[in-house]
Amino acid sequence: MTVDRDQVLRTAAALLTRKATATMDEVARASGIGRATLHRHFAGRDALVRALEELGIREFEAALDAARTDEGSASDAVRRLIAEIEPAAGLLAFLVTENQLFEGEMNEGWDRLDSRVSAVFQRGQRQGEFRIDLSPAWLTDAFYGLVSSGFWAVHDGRVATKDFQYMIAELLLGGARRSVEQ
Amino acid sequence: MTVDRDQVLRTAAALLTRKATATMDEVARASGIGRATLHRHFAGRDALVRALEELGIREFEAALDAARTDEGSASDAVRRLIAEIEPAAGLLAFLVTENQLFEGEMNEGWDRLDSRVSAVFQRGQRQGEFRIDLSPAWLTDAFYGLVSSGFWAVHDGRVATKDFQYMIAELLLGGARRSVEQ
DNA sequence: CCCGAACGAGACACTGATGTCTCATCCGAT
DNA sequence: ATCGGATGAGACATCAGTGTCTCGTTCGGG
Repeated sequence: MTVDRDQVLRTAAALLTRKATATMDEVARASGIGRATLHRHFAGRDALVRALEELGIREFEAALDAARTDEGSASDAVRRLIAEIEPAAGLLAFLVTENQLFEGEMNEGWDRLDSRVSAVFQRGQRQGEFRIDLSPAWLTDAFYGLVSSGFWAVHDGRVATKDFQYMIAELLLGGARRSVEQ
Repeated sequence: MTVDRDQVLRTAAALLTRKATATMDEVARASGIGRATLHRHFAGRDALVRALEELGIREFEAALDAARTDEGSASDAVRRLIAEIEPAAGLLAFLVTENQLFEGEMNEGWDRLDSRVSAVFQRGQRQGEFRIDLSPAWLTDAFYGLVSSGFWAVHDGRVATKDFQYMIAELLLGGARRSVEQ
């Protein structure tokens, strides 16, 4: 009988990713619970979004762990990261835009994640694998942007699901890697 | 005494780009006009957003014209396009997220713009300048995503304004161009 | 200079979403 | 079987935003 809080969060994430303006009532109905119950678990809309943020951070952190970004070449690390992040791409896209709009008060967990992503690009630069004229901060932003774009491209049918990882990885790595022009 | 409708639109664009949930009252005050006057020019919030959309389409189209995307190498065409789009990057970022959220009912003008951007990438592929395993549709989406990411990166101080064009162009073209790995 | 159109300020009703509350019901543990 | 905690449904007040209106003022063209 007890509501599965995490399941509610995942349903809310799926809904809010597609429709950021969904009401609490819509979120509740999508999760198959009453609005009152939703309020019992999340004090309000802000609390829900904050919980969503924590879920996103948890999943992103898990993806970083699973991708073992310290091992092998930086390119392969980026490829593994893209693969691991794919299931959470929608949530990430939602949170990225959410964070862009509300200046200031953002969860500190993002800093840690930014650092870990940035570290991969730094490592690639240090080891001579990536070009050094594109800053790790920019490559990190670009990574978020491309994952979001990739999610929407797949969501709207402009890119096949099976191509998600390849398209992002090739574009990002093609731009980041040192290479000799043809 | 008469309100400069286009100036109001530009102010609204600047505000809504930073805070998408700004109220009509905030938009009016930002433009230095009364809320009633704002309503006299734009029937409602929807009308305002639609007018903003048309402004964005006009500016984007003007950027495409100014970039002369048919001339020279496709790479240079992309570079010129990025340079021309820079002043409207914020508005574009706003409209891109706006369009992603509201499925369906989107201004048909976007199709024409998408086609023109996509055509540049197609030309690059046809002329052997760009790799063919990344679809023009994806490169177009990635272009929007990178311009948006670039805008926010500059806006939040993670990338210097002067690097905006270079960072986007190098990443996008590095990923799109055919090249021999080091 | 004067008249009219456009404006700003504010009042007003209306709507949609929110947050809180009650109460009947249901399910699980004991 | 029973008891208690959790739930769903719905009522309710509240609030923010919207759209409309009026009225006094201001500016600019004739």
